Amino acid sequence: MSNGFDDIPFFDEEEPAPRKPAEGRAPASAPAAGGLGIAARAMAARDQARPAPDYLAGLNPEQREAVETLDGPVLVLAGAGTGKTRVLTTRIAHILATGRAFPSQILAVTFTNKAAREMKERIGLLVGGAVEGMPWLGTFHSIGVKILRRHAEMVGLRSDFTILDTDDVIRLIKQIIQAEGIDDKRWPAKQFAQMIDGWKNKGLDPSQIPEGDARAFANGKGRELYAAYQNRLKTLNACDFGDLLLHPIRMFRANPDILKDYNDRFRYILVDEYQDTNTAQYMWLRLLAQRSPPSSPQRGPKPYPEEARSAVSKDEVWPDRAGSFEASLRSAPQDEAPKVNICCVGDDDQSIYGWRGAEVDNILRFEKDFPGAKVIKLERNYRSTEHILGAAGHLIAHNEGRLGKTLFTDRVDPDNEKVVVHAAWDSEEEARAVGEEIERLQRGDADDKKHALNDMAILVRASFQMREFEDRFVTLGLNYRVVGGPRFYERLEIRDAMAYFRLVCQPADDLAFERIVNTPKRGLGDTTIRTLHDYARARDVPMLAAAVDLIETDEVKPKARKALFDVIQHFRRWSELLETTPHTELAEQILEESGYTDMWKNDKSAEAPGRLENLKELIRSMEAFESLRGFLEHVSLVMDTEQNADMDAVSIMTLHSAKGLEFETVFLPGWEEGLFPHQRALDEGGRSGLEEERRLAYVGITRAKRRCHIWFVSNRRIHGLWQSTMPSRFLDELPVTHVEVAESEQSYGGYGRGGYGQSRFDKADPFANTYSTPGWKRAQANKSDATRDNWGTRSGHAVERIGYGESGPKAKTIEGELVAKSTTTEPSKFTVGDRVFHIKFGNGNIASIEGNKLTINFDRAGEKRVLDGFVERV
DNA sequence: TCAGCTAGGCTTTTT
DNA sequence: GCCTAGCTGA
Repeated sequence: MSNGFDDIPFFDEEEPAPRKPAEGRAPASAPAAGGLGIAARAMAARDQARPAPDYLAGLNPEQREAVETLDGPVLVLAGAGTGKTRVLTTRIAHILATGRAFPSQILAVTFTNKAAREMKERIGLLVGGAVEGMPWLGTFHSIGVKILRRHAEMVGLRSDFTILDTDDVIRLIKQIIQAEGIDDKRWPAKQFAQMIDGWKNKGLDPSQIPEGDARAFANGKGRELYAAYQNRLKTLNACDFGDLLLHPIRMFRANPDILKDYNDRFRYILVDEYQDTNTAQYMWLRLLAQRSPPSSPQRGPKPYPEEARSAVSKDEVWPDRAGSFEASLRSAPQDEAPKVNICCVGDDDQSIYGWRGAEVDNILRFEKDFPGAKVIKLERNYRSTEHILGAAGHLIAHNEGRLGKTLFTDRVDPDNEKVVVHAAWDSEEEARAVGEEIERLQRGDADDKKHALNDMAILVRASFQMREFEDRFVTLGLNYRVVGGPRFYERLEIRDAMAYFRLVCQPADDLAFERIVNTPKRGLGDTTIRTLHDYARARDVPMLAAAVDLIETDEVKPKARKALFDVIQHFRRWSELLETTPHTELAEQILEESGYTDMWKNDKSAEAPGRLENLKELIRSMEAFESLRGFLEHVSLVMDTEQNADMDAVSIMTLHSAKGLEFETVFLPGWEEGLFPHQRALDEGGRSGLEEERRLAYVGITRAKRRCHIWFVSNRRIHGLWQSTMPSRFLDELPVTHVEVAESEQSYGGYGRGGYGQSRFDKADPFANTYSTPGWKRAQANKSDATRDNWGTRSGHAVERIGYGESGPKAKTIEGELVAKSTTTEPSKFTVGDRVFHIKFGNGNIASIEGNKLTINFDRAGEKRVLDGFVERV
């Protein structure tokens, strides 16, 4: 496995930075012989002045340029499926192979842990063990923590600070709101948490937030509350996610010498998904990308002027755009001008996180920010067929604010299928039809090829859409996997257990203390907690410390005092064991001795065994870590868990979580006005909201390699009410040449009209074969009297309602049909409590019955809803 | 202290 | 329509 890279000396954290290795020479001695790794051969090849190292072979000219342009800023605009990750990883390999930097001198940032993991793996394939020497490859947040742990004291924290997740943050804010005597009903903590998040995404301290924002919450108390929150975090020795970026930014600004260390260290910076960066991330990157000329150290980055810090707009908050950074570039003599070797990769057409603070502007403005930047477009697509690219390209061309790329492929696909648009009566039929299509592909009826379920995905706009598919697949016995969704670490029992661990490691963690002090029940009710809380707040000490004090007094009742005493004793002992006992053992011990596992063992509810199982899983997953602390850090930053990829299953996920993935066949249900584009995106985002929705549609289509099926329904139940819906305007934006409408090869007139009015999909005609039912026609009639303005939002009544809760002849008949479709009115042949067998889930007991739908607690599979036809009594 | 009820919310989501 | 948080009465 020796390939030359394994020998690269790592840049040790504690050692001074090594000099830049001599130009063109690898930092390691080239392997004498037998180095069969790609990189080793590449280096050998280079030494013999052969044209190009192997790892560069197979790149197209643009990709190759993106890999080889190592000096100066580079922006790679990489369209969907154009080999973006390949460019990033090969570029890193190239930097290492040419000896430009040590692995530890490369900063490579991604957004998600998944992306970081993938990058690491792929670099590993190219370069072998050297990837292990890349401590600065990770997410913005994980690198942020790493920096912050080293310099925590500079921002008033200790290096063992806790990272709070969203849930903790909300509880904390709630306490603060209540402490200020503000009505937490009228001013929900959740909302304020989102506001703070928004400010932090923009890089704003309490002093910097716009006056309007500050006034908007709690009768003008927004600013005070934000400041109070930050204070509280400091006392708790804690950080929220935003702080992981903001604290380093603050610290760098206040300490140019520390910043300079990092500037000198990072010879190459690579950023993935640049279109998703928010302002704070942008500031962070710009700071790290600064270069001070080595010859004149006094010209290094200057501390930020005070007035700039209180400014609000990005330009002002970011003084070095016009200040030291660019000035230093310009002022240095040309030949010794320090180049910023930053390479950002992204796709403006795939920017779909504007709603959480991402600034597409960052990518659109790259050339201005980094003068002399080289912009490379990757437009050759290796993923999809011509029809899919054609459809996606035509759709996205409706957006105005874009840099403009057109994807192409020159591969000829023998079964080049058009994108297919299907109509269904309602969401249930949609799920049924998608299920049928999946089974058809699986069996091989469609093209004599049996398709794996792993190659298929259903991508929805909103997660409530998933349910219908799950229900359907359960009854079909079709394997599926929900990607995203509720996560392991968010489960109640896991959070409780984690709270115990956190408190052992960090006794100042009041949120953890409050969470578990009375779990399991110890008779420490509200009164005791309040006393503790007041005492702690008054003296500014952690609650655990307050408890230690208070058990000496008679402020708490004898019973509670005893209970508290026991809790304190436990934690004292566990803390002592922290250094001596293996962490998995200790963790188990904590859960046992605290009575937490017993609590679930004694719990007779259906989910208790599952929870115990999860706790075991938690302990098992700790084995991979060195210490309890290491594990806690991992959990707070890496909230995802690996799904078992062994099973052949259809993936169901949101369009957002599908970004970066690809599937042979993609199903895109729910293309209806109001759902997709989502009404709220239109209401709150206006034109840019619509464009973001369109990019989302573009992301969806471009996930498909060969087959893309789009669906829309005429009736959908939203918030429990049946609503008649109109086909999405995006359907009209698909080009006729690349799209066909299911069940109807012949014309569907009305295409090519200007403006936005009646959709070509409004006509019953194209679906005459299947949809000539009275119900379908009535739905068409219903739709036609809704009018829309230019935005497609309806004027007058927001949505026409049919069915439940409404009266009128139209509604009634339609309701009748829907009811007839979904459930039989005949009484079920089963009764609650019956023991039944299901071919896929095995044995279970019927928990409840609604019409022909049974809710069954399966012994193995847990609770599922199935149709009665699929089970039999045992 | 807990079951049981009611009111409110309900797009996307990483870290 | 359905889930969850929070309140209330036993």
